Amino acid sequence: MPSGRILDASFFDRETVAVARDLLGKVLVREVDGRRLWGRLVEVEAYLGPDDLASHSAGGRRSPRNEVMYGAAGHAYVYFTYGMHHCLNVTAEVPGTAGAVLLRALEPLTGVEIMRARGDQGPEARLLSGPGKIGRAFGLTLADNGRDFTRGPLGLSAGSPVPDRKVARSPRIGITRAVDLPYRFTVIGSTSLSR
DNA sequence: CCACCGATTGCT
DNA sequence: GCAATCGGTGGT
Repeated sequence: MPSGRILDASFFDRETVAVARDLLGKVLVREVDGRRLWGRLVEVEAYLGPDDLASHSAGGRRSPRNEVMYGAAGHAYVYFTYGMHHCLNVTAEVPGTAGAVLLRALEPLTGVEIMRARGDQGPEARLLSGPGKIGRAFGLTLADNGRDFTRGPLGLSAGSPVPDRKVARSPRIGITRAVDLPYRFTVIGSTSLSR
């Protein structure tokens, strides 16, 4: 059983890349139908503001879809893509400054049967091995967009810290612009990484 | 209004 | 390698 209190706003109210690094090892908590879904973060990517051409807020773009990126830190930015996937981010930085961390992969901890009920019958370690798969297994929808991670049905708890020697930093994947920026963080050796 | 495309996934 | 599937985005 993972332990640790739910992280408070001060954890997220920092530079996005630092928040991304420190999110590794944290536990994503999801309450659905009164049941708990837990997963340990093993892969994340930072998406910054105007100068990050791969970000939804590149060039200072602002729209109903990405509005949450400009709001308070520690909130959910959920977007719908490829006509079928809901991807989950955690916002960072102070209000007015865009920044978000894409949650790309987790190791399932609790609620595996419920995750499987969404249709994926693959190996347990692969149930949350990609941003689209997290959305499906956790039942995320646009109704979750804007949710506060410090209270309510979505949260992040302390889990266990991941030492630097177990963290790899590399370019982000699945993007076509700014492909060289090293904003992807993974837990070395995890069998639940994406792709 | 229209056409193109994507922070993906799973199958050939 | 490529189809699935549809809202966002930018140009006409």
